[in-house]
Amino acid sequence: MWERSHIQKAGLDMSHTIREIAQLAGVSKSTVSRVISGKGYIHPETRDAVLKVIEELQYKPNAVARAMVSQRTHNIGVLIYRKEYPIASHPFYGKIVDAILATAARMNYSVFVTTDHEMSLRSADFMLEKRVDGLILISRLQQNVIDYIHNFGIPYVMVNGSTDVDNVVHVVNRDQDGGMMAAEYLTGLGHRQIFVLAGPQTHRSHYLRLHGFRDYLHSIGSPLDPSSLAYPQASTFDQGYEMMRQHWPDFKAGGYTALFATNDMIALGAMKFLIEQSVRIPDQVAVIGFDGIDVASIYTPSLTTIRVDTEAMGRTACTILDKLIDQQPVNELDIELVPELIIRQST
Amino acid sequence: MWERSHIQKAGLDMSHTIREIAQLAGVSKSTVSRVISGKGYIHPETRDAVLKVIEELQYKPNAVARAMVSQRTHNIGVLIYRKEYPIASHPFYGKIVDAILATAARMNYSVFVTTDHEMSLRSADFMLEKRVDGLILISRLQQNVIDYIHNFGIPYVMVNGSTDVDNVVHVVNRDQDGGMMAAEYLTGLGHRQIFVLAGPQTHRSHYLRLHGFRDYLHSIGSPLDPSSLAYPQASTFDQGYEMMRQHWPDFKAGGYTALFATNDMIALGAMKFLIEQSVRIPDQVAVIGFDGIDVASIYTPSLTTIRVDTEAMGRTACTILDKLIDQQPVNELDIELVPELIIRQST
DNA sequence: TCTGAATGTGAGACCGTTCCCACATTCCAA
DNA sequence: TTGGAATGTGGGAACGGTCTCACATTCAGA
Repeated sequence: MWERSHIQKAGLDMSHTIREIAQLAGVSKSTVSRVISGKGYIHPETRDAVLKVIEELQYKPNAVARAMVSQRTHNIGVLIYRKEYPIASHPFYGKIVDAILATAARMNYSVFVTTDHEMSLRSADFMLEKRVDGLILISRLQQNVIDYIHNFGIPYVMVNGSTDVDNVVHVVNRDQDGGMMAAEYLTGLGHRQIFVLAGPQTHRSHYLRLHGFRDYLHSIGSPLDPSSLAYPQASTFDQGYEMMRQHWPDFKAGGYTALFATNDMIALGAMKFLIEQSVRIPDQVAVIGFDGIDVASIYTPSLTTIRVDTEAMGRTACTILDKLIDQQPVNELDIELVPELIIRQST
Repeated sequence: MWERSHIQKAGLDMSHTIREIAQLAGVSKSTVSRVISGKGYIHPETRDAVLKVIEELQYKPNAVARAMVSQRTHNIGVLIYRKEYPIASHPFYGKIVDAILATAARMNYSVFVTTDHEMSLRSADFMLEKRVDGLILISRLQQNVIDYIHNFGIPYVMVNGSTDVDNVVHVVNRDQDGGMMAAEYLTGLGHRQIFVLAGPQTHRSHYLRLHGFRDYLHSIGSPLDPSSLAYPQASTFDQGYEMMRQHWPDFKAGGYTALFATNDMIALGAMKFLIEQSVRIPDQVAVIGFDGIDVASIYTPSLTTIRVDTEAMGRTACTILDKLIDQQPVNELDIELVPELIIRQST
């Protein structure tokens, strides 16, 4: 019972070193190194002998030692700042992380994922001390954190962040275009009385989405009235629900036939309230969101939305970061991804 | 335009070494090391002088070099095997990852997160070569992968995996108890005609949940009829929907008043179908799921469920792994977490 | 037969830390 | 006064690889 705790040590344990391999194969460690790296001349027989020992001892090169001399860890870090949700399970950012994970693995990078609610410099410090080859910063980090990382002189890419930092690669969604697409679609269906729930305007995405939407309405001569606009304090389900609840009297009185929310969570929250009021969606009110998170597709009714290409976001960020790490020139600093209208049951 | 790609190199760059600090402070590197580690005697004035240089140069100790000599990387790896979803955005496993991330950060570990769909040995190899201090294996990994890791002699903890591996720490949910809780609750509401959608019985969780449920019904003299049971091929929303659709005629004919699914996704899928058939939930049919994923709480109607304590899972796994790494004895090999009944609109 | 290139191998410095050991100085109690 | 502990500092050997250089051997062409 007591000893059980030690059982894990029973494994063959002890990872071998290149020196041991050399000794057993009767060659120098330089030769073993050559066999492993595949560069330099080496006699086929010697290679086989070495390979055999490696196989027998299940030798795994020590990436730490390797990093020490090569000054490359082949590790990258992902830093996310989120208050509402922890990172991984975040319906939107989680997707980006997944894409990064998949792409990084293909490029032989390991990925440190870091979550930081206080957004102290601590998590950045962590990554920096670990000497990651590069960093992917997701969402809107505080300026001092960005400066801190920038000063350290490590390559980094920003995903879905605000663009007020210069000379840095940004991967973003064409949010303004997305807003216009939503407006074009709704008006195309004949809707003119549209209510809008716009998330925090300090967030680049929400700001641009609203403006794209508004600009389009304006351009077709049917401008958005300020009274048709409400601002949830946070881009959450609860806030969407709450805002819809608060504006319900005006909503009914206003004769609105459609609702646009600057993200899916808000849209879903609002939709839940509408359903509870026995509003028939989309017959009485059509609803469209933005983001294209998984939940939107399984909700009842499933939510029409402007889907952001999170897979491309993660993948692109990775690819570019790899280039930066390799000191290759990147010809574009602002990568803008094109969103897609996904029509579902709610419209 | 062209040079912009090089701008990132403009940072102060160049991380300094302990030797540089020593030189500038006019002391030996041993002394600097002492200042940083805080052990050994050191004159206050010397300390201040060194600290000043460190501050000025923004020196950050190189964790790679440190790991090299201390044989401890202070990195841990998280390995997940999932076919259906990528890991991070997985509604259930993502939560566990989040808890691990938070706990690990508190314990000064950095976390490598790895996703592997083919579940080759490759991702395990990756972690092993990086010399992580320990590994957390989530979900049911293939035996050869576990053996591989076990043989390497590195500490590891299994979360939500099958228990057929001996002498290894397992963190699991009391799934059987959860199944009983669901049955007790539904029957307590007066339901007797209950339909069950049980996910793949090769999965420990789904198997145990079904058995707990069935056992309870049996114990109160109202055993589950085999015709009241359907097995979705996968524990997904789509499969839940599809299975419900297929069994709809029987369902109507059987006079069922309640539905139990062995996870939330299946329950939600089934619920969507029911709603589309204008079935009133919970009036005509009560629905209960299992897992306690976020979506369940925001769905309309929100889903009653047996919530697994994913936070505790991740936290416990981390805490125990830390002990194993530290060679501390752990007195329990099987950590079983108690699930909780969350009552919502669907029942 | 000679010569220079091609092939094959090993010695040893180095990457940036930690830590043990040696040594110097101060201090206090006998 | 003196010796041993306490305090303070530096030298240098690891850690496990990579990579440059030197050197040995083989081989082909003149």
